[in-house]
Amino acid sequence: MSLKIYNSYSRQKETFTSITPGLVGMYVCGPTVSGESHLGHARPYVTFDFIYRYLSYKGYKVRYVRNITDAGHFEEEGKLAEDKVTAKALLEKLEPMELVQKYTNLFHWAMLELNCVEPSIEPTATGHIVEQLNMIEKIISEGYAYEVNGSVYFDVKKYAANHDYGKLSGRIIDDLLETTRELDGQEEKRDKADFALWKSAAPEHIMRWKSPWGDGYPGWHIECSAMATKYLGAEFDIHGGGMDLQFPHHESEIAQSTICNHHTPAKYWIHNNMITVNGRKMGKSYNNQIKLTEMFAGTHPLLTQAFDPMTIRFFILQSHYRSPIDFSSEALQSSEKALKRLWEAYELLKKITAPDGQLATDLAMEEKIVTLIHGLENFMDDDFSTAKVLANLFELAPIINSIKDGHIAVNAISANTLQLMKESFSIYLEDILGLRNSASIKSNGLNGVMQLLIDIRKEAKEKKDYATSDKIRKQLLAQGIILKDEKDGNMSWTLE
RNA sequence: GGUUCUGUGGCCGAGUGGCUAGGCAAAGCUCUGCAAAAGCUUCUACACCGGUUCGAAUCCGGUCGGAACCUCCA
Repeated sequence: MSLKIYNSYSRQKETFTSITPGLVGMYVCGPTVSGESHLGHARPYVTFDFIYRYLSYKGYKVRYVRNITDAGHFEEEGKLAEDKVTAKALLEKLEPMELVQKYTNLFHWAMLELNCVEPSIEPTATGHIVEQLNMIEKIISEGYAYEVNGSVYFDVKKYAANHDYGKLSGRIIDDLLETTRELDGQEEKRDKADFALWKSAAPEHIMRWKSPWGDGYPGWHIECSAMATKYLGAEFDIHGGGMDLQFPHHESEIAQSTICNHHTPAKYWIHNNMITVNGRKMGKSYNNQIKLTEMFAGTHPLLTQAFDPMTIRFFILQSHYRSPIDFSSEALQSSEKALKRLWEAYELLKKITAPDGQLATDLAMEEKIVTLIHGLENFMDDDFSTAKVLANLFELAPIINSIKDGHIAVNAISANTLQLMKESFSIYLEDILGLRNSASIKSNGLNGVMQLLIDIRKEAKEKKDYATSDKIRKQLLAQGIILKDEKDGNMSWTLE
């Protein structure tokens, strides 16, 4: 079956074919590193991570470009003629680049925690001022931008006359809300729909670069156009980002790139939905963000406990990337338990063995398993339905547990099917969905000590010295280690 | 006001017109020195009103909620 992707540009699911066979170019809008990443930021990066992983699994060599926005853009369209990064820097008494570095490092740390594969190229906006200037000059020479008082604006009206401005977002220029607020620089524009390509910098502005129109800094949208073009070409396969970027950011990107390169930039536009808190988008404007550092440490009033990064990743994977997810501490707790159940089944599965060439004695069971496994690829192919992939893995869990407990005989299924199950868990859970067993990583160093305690407890049990055996179990529980007696007299343990 | 979405059982959430998604929680049973885990079973819902259809959670129209965007945003 072939991969189908919902293309925001056409508003329908399309069969994915890459422009160059075997290769995929993917650009994803990265973070603005003027502050700490919050839970909302985790969603696009986890989403495009499993998209990247799945495309790789399908055999594509993917060039994944994700930018770092380290050049400030206007806080309120230049209301104070200072950019975001600079404003915060003054507040914190830091150099702008020091601030940018700090939050970039934190972002990278969070991405590692969430087990996101590093992009192939991570270009910074400040490192591509030249490319942005070149692009602006090209747009001016094509006649689609004009300079006023050292700033350059894109002429949306002119573009819209012979291009489909608003196709991506469904916007009609004349229907855009009239802004009541007096915005600085607004009177410079020929039309309210025009957007800035270059802004003239006031003298107190720290981040500034020389340009043919005087000292200034780039507009909000041009960096993505410039960097995507530089690393992926005039036309590339996938452009991704949050739904909230559709307008005006992506719409403007399309306009700029189309004029410059005489080609619409991306073939497929993929947009992930938002994470909400009490039904409202998590975002700066609502003052309801939970930082990732707070999530992992449990230090936020809305949290009842700390949450492992993998719990957060799983929480995101449990719903489709185009649906909103509402955050709550309970929902995360539910995810935590669910994920644990899945890992335990997977760990058991690894230990089940069957002789080579074993044939199935329960053909119905055999067929059920094979059907569930074949569903995995079909679900991923259907616009990355990670929730359904997980549902099928969960349906395999009781089968695995039953084999372990002896409710289902080991020879009920064939050796080939057992092998297929093992491979599928490894590929889907770990390689594609990008989950990893945090508990087993943490517990590796304890193996020897635990084996000793288990041996002592076994001896106690054999002598029916339940006081000792209960004491060991109880004390371990106090240390966050759960000890389980199994049917065959063996014991297993997991971290709480 | 406009554009784009959306409304599913106690909670979270998949759902391509007919076939119980899944998870969490709850209850009962089995296993067990006790416990935990596990297995089995139960809880079967689609905002409202019309329409199309043999058949609608799914398609169409309307009503009422909710969200995102139109301003920095993942």
